[in-house]
Amino acid sequence: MSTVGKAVSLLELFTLHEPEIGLSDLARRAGLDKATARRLLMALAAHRLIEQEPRSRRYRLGAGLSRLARIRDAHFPFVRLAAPVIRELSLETGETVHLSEFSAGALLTLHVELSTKANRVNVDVGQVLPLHGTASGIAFLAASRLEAVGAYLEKPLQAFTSFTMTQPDDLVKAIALAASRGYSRSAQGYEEGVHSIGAAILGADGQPIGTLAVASPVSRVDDATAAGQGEAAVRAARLISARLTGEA
Amino acid sequence: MSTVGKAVSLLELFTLHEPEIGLSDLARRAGLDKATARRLLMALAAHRLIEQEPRSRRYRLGAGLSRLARIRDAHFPFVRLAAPVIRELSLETGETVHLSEFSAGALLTLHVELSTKANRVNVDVGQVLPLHGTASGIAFLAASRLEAVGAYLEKPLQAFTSFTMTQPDDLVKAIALAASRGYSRSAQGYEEGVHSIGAAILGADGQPIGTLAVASPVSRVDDATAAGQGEAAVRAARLISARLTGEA
DNA sequence: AACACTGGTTCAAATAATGAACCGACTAGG
DNA sequence: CCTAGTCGGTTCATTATTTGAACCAGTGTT
Repeated sequence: MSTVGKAVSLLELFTLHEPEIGLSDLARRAGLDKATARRLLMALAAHRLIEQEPRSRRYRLGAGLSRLARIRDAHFPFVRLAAPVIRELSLETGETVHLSEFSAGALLTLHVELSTKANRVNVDVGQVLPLHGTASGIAFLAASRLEAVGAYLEKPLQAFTSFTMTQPDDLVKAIALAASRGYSRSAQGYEEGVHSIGAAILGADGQPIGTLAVASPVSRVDDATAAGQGEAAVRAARLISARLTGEA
Repeated sequence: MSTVGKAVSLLELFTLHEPEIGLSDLARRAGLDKATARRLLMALAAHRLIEQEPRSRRYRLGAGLSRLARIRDAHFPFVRLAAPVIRELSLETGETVHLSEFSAGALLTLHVELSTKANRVNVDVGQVLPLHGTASGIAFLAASRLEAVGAYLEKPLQAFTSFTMTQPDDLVKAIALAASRGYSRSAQGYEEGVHSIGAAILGADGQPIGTLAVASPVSRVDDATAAGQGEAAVRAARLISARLTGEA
């Protein structure tokens, strides 16, 4: 792996649950020597992508990331525009709703509004979702150009649960259904016990750039509920698309 | 410079005004060979810190940055908590107000609320402010431990305008005045024609972590106005500090 | 047609990254 | 009090990665 890749993989060790990590721990988890890890951390710290807590000497993500992210967001205000709509949809459905952006062949979770119910689906910001096996992914593929779908189905499809669709034919049918309805439905394709309704968000050129999804415990969703969530998800996705392209 | 440093310096070429840049341009400005720049960009793109617009082939900051920044913000919700207070202060004073975080010996501008007046001070997110020469910096030093101030004054102080304080003695006096008043005042120390009032924001341990500043055209500020801005700035800074430490 | 750009690629040469061994400081257990 | 096992951090000969001049192919301009 390139040196830069190693440095970035250090950044990626930090999560919502573990926002501060010590040197030895970082090196171990990244599979790097302690000396190497430290040199990389110093290089990142020089540009403020990493900070070191002076007391504990542990490392954490730096302010430079906030700065770069703000530059990106100003140019491409996906999360900023979508967040209130996601929140509204979460309140309306009473379920967890998450927003993802397409990046490098997968969907990257950028924002989550959790259900207030005790029995709810938890999704983490930063989670990477595959296109097959999640409602978000099916919705994304259904809004993509045919050639993009074909290219994706060329590659082998990993099974995440016993319910994951791994046959291209099955996937094509699910995509067609999602395309005709405007939203996708998927149960337990990525994680056991999770039911999801997905809808694609389109950019200015009509191509999909991301998705939103309503995620519920399977036990709470019947066909009528799913249909209701689908309608609401489509409305929310269209609203975000419109705001992105300046139509609202 | 380390390879990692070069890669990050590529990221830093993107600004609010120029969020997409082509390969040759990037290489030229970073002082790198085209081949080197491209290899670094590919490494960054593999981790989604950079994206390439498929049509124009130009590069832009990637979604991975938004993701990392959200992880950081969740752990350290400085901007999220401060932004509404900054906005309120901007509306109250009618002037541009900006928020900075201390990082690696300087203040990094994280958030800005611009004055709605035609004649206003413009500050950019991402701008790095020196501790001497800005009201923010003086306020920060006034809230810092004496040893930290001493260490900073050891180093030579660069002059940015003919008004910049470069003598440690002058700076000590300004710091003492700011400490007694609770806010700092500085005119044209960093940029000609700009008057600023700064106040420090404190973390849970009582140490300063950043500042806010009210920036106006010098022509609009007399002593009474400055005093009013000072009181308002101190109130806002205290409110942010309190929210950060969970006291509100 | 010639020119000046662009993004992208190649491979021998030069440079930067690497990691085992080391340090001093700290903590837990005996 | 001692030992063992951590921790963060440093050193420097060895090694592997990075580097960049020269090279495509494509796209406008003159």
